[in-house]
Amino acid sequence: MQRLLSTIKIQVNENLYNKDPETSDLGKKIIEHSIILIHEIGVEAFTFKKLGAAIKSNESSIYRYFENKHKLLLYLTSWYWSWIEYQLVFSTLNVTDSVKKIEKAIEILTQPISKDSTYKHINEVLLSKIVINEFSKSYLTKEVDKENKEGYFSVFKRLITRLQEIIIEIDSKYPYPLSLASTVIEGALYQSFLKDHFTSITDCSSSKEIQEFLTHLVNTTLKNSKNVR
Amino acid sequence: MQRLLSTIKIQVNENLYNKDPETSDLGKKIIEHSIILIHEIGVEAFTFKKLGAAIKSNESSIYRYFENKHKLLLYLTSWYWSWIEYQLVFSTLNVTDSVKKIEKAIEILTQPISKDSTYKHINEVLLSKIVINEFSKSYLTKEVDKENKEGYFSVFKRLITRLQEIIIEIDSKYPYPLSLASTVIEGALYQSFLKDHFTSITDCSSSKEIQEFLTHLVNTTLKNSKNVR
Amino acid sequence: MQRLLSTIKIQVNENLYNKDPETSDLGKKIIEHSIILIHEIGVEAFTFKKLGAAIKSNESSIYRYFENKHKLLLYLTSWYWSWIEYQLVFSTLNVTDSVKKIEKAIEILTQPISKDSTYKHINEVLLSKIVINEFSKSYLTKEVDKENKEGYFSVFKRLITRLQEIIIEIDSKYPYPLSLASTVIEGALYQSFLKDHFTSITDCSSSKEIQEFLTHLVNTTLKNSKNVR
Amino acid sequence: MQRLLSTIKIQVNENLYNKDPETSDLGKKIIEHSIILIHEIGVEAFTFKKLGAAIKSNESSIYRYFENKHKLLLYLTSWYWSWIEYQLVFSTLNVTDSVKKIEKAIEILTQPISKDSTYKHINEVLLSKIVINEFSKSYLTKEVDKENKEGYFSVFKRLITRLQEIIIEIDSKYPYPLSLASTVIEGALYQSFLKDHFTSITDCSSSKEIQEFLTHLVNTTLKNSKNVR
DNA sequence: CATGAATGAGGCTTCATTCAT
DNA sequence: GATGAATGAAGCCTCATTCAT
Repeated sequence: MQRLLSTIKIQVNENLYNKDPETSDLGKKIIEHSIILIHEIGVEAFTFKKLGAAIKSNESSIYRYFENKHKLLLYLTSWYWSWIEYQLVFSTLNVTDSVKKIEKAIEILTQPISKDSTYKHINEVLLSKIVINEFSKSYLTKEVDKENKEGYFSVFKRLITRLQEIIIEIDSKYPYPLSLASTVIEGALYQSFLKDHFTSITDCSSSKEIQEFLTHLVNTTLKNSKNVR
Repeated sequence: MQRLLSTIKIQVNENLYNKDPETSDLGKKIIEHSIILIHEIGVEAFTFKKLGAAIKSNESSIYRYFENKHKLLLYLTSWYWSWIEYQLVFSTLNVTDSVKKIEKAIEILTQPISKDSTYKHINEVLLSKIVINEFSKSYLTKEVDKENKEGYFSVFKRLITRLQEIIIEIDSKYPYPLSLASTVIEGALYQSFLKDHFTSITDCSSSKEIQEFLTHLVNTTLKNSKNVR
Repeated sequence: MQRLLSTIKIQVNENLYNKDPETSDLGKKIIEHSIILIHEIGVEAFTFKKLGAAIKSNESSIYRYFENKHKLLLYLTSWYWSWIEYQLVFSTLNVTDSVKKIEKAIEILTQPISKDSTYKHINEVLLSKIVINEFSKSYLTKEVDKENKEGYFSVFKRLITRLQEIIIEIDSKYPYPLSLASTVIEGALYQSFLKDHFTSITDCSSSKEIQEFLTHLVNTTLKNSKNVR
Repeated sequence: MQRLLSTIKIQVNENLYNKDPETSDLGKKIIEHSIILIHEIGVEAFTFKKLGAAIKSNESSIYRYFENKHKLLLYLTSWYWSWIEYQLVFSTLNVTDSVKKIEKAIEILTQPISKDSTYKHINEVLLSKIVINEFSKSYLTKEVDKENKEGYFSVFKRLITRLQEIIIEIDSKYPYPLSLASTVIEGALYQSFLKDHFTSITDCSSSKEIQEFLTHLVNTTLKNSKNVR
């Protein structure tokens, strides 16, 4: 397990930053306060100038770490998905029942996460909210194909692949394991947003219900996939 | 039917515009070219100045119709969802089998739409691509609650409600008809985006497959919902 | 003559500006004060911000007229050469002796010019100094070939062609009429600069002497070109 | 000759640098790559940051050698003129005929120079192109008089003086030996630029023709100067 | 009603430079 | 002596918007 854990340590594509923010105090401060500030005002209103003010440093210092705010957002979300992946792998390690595994996975994807004391400067709670509100903006761009080629989304894609693997374990005949996996992850974010802002088009008023909705969705779909097609 | 059709005529919340673009040539030109331009360069890069240049008119003229580009985007997406709703209602009018109905609905939501000659200045094909790429940005904002209260998203929410109604017809016991409905609509957009940009995390390489994936998902979920919970 | 004069009216390549500065008061103010300011602080230190301050207007207003300061400099120098061309054509109109013509031309190119009251907002005296100090920077760039193709230097090149024509009239056998013409114009600027800043490498301490030096150079060269080659 | 050679050894005003770049490997690397980089992107775009990246060193290291990029440019051009002066003195050493001398001088000023293996880190070919494109920018500044007093241009001025001396040898009555000398040097640079970028205003399409044009110019001017004035 | 002109504010970015090691 | 980190200032430019006609 030692080996496994080390291989899934939080890692972010190194082209996302100019200088690794983990390697200095200023870098960590940038991460810490960018999370707070983006959560507070949203990516659109977020600027390096405001961040500079928040950390009492000049905006130009931030450019030493990140090329622009888009790259910073990609860094934050990559970090988040990597961290989620870690949780997922760790908590399904000794689970042999694949159904249990997927249920555990959905739990991790939907249940309120709690501060991980390992990363002092990262508030995972706020970060998860940023992911809900801003992640899709990070790929709904004209540059998505180029950035995808650069590997900026590889952590996220690997996470979906992990879900897919569990789905296949449950039902190797199910024809859409990847699409189901991506639907579950996107659904977790989407229903969470609806719960907070569009209550009239979701049945979920708590994260628990989101978990149950998605669990039910996956279980019924997989249990009976053979009967339908 | 006359009555029904008229009630679902393409209508957009009138607070979304200052002056109804349908009432003048300039207004129609604004709509026509905003669709072309947003499709071409994306909402981020889209500005009234560029739109003004495209329609060979001064940017200030556009302000007479729309307060800002966000409102314009909301107008366009509202129009789109209203138009989709029209398609949906019209094509399920005489269908009595609820399963057939939901399948028809999913078909409309996923299959490539074709130019509707009724609306000369609106290119529905481009507009559907804009919805895929930009719709989520229209609500993932800090103003979402305020704008929701203003009714800017009511068309979209009504569409989900219509889906929900069909779902309930199929299985009145299913506990998440709204969440399933919203998942289907969001899933249609999301899988379509993945098909074009992230092929490694979807099984769908054509709109047909998206349709099949979602149909399968809904059918299995509803057919066996009783057995699971 | 009427026709001729109208054909040589001060004209500047219209791709050099976004909006013709001659068509508005603000435009004229921009021209007027850019001349004063560039003369005062040099192009390097000159910015639209400073110009904006000088005309008590926002720098963004200036962008309506000129894309950037480089284009503005090109506009000013083009205007200058066009104006010089006008002087040259006008003052050699009825001169039949070609030698007299070239001498007149050199006089115009070297003698202190005086304010032309036709153009109220343009200080030709300052402008001529700008040309001496900054003109070469306008073409010693990496973009020179592209900009040359765009016709940004056509006025200047036409002026040299006019000189060349006179040179050919004097000595149709002289093998380097274009190079001599360009040498005379560049020499007029260069010696004028040396006279003010590098007195140890010029014999000219007045514009009169520059005129004499160049007149002598051209006359000896052309009178005896046959004997040398 | 030993003495003469040593007096004209490549020497650059020592106020142009903080630390003599010839005294260290890093210094030589700075010179080497600044030539390559300025040639490639031009002085305007050239920065110490980019140079730092090119030599894989921090920009702050460069400040140890040069105060700013302007001083570095002055260093490079001074070096070049000193090197040219060396060529000139060396190749006219035993020439007694003054006309031959001036012709030799013009040859050196116009003919493509070739790599001098004595200075491993200096690419004289690129440097000569830099001189053509950037030298005039080094003195067309607001600080020219101050810098001239500091002796930053003394090498260049001495070179012109050397030309002047030959001119006087040919025709001691010629009234503008300095101006002719400066015209020849500036003309060599200018016609070379025109040959590459403004072919329509020069008769020279090769360096050979530039040499011939200038030789012809000087010869006719001096041979017949008495007849004209 | 439509438009052209003007503008203030602010975003993004880079530069040149200094400080600390 | 060489380097890496940090920074303040400023440049350039565009946006969104208002005003006057």
